[in-house]
Amino acid sequence: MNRTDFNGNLRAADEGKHVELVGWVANRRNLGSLLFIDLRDYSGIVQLVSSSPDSLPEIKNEYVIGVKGIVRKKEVPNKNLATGEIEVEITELRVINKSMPTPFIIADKSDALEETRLPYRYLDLRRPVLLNNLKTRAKIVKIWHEYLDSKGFIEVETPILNLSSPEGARDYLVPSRVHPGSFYALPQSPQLWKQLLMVGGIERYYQVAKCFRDEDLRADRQPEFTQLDLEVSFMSQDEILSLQEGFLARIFKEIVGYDVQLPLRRMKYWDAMDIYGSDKPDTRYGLTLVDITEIMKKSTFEGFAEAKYIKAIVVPNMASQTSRKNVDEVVAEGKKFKLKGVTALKYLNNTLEGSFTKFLNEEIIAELIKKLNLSDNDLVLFSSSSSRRDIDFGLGAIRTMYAKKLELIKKGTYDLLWVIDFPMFDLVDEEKGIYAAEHHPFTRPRDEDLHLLDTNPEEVLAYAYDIIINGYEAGGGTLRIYDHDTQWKIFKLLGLSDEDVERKFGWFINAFNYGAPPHGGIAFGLDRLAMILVGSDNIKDVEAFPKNLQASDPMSKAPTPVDQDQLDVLNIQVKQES
RNA sequence: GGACCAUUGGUGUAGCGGCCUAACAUGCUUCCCUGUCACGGAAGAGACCACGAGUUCGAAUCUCGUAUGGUCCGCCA
Repeated sequence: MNRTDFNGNLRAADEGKHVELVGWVANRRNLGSLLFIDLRDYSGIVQLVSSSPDSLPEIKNEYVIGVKGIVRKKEVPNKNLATGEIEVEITELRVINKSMPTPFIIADKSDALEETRLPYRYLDLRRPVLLNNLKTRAKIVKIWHEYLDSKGFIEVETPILNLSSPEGARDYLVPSRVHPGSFYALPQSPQLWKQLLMVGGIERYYQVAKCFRDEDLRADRQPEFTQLDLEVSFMSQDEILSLQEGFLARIFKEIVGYDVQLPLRRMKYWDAMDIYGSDKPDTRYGLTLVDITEIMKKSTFEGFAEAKYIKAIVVPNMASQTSRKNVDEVVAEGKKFKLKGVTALKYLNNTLEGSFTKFLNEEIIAELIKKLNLSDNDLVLFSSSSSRRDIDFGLGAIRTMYAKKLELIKKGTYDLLWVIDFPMFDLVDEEKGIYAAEHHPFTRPRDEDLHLLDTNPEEVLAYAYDIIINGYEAGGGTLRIYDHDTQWKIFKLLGLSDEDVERKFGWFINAFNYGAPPHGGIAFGLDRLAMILVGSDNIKDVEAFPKNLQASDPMSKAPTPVDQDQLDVLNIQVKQES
């Protein structure tokens, strides 16, 4: 069989053409002495027809077959198929390989659960939707290459076997045979290498970088994933952002036909938190957070004594249809984010209703109505906390919950923005004064905030930026510290001892003593970009062979115990479970 | 480490104390059908209702435990 065409490419213009096709039997419709076969290959599906099915060998679904035939125009086209105007009249058909009945139906509309599909991922991949997802993913990577090549960037591969530095995510470790008892770590990101490339004068580096993090999984998080990684010297933050906007505009235009308005909006971290209760806000819908601390402090409610922050969100037109059970759901969502309680008030017939109103006098109620700009049938949800972070994240989660519940987000719409001006640090232990890096410890503090490093580290903002798309953190980056002493100081603030810094990062920051250029970069999560562009909310839909939530591969069953021989060579002893 | 939800023929679901000798759809097998494209029609096979204890006269159904899976919190510098 000499394939002449791909099935999905045949059109009316091919009428009369003698073709040889191969592919999988997607479906058969047998009308007695007339047989239709949907033949699928990676380009699509074309209908085959035979008026003498008895002369053909036995054909079942998912058989691999080859056919010779003639393209014929159909009298009644099938509008659901790209090849719907034509069909191929079979003159010869050969079974190339048989198939057992598949454990689930191979079609986009397959209703099989992920649990059923993953052990047969190779069958799942035959579903056109999954194939298209992988095509989209490949297209993003192709544009990434083209775009950065056109800007003079060069691709450099960085090591997979690295020094372990368990700050941040947990490392995947790889035992060394040559050095018994010693371990490499798989890269969580190429961070240090790309910075050293800058010191090495490469100036413009990029990579499609596989990264590994041994942390628990989520619908949008896999233990191994791919970053579109980039680092550049002598560019300002604005230059880096606008460089990347060019890339984003291209992938959105070429893949989903969406014109991204440039430059993208830039939202300050604290504004995002205050208004949307998130550092990765989806701004396609409202339900914004409103600060009502001043007003509520005047209430007689004793529970507000320790509350530093009291904020509310208004859900329009939901008051009358909100039940006690609905409110309980909201309270439960708030609890996940450490909110002790969330209270509901209903604005009905120009009256604010709810048991909480007993703590409010008329003046306060009037102020609330004005501040929240209430309309009839509005539902008000509010909470209080002594922590700015808790109140924002808590109400932010409730905001997201209502957006999903009320289906406020239109499919196929996009929302891109930068969140900038992140704080350098997050105070994790107030008593001991221990800070954690909000982005990572190589992030450069803003010049105008440097003087606060010694006195008020929590107020220091950084040259850090995240690209937020539809409420997902699709990428992020920073300008980096390129000065030895500043980097040392940051490590100390993060609670590392001199010895720690020297041992873990000495080899790295020593490079800054030899003329390190100002530099910065960014990394996009390829998986998340692909996920957003194909309109999925599950990262498994855009990876060929994903792991399940237990971080195992349901098909190969990895990870598994290994033979004692293998362990002996590595000088490893596995602890017996007690 | 924690919370919640789910587990019923190959697949996806319904049934939620007795009408269950478990229903529906689809897939599979056999037969009929020359214009289907989610083809249609007829017949048939296929399930110890995840596992283990318990409650009850009686359990797919209620309770507890275990396992598996999913979603989330923690975690992801």
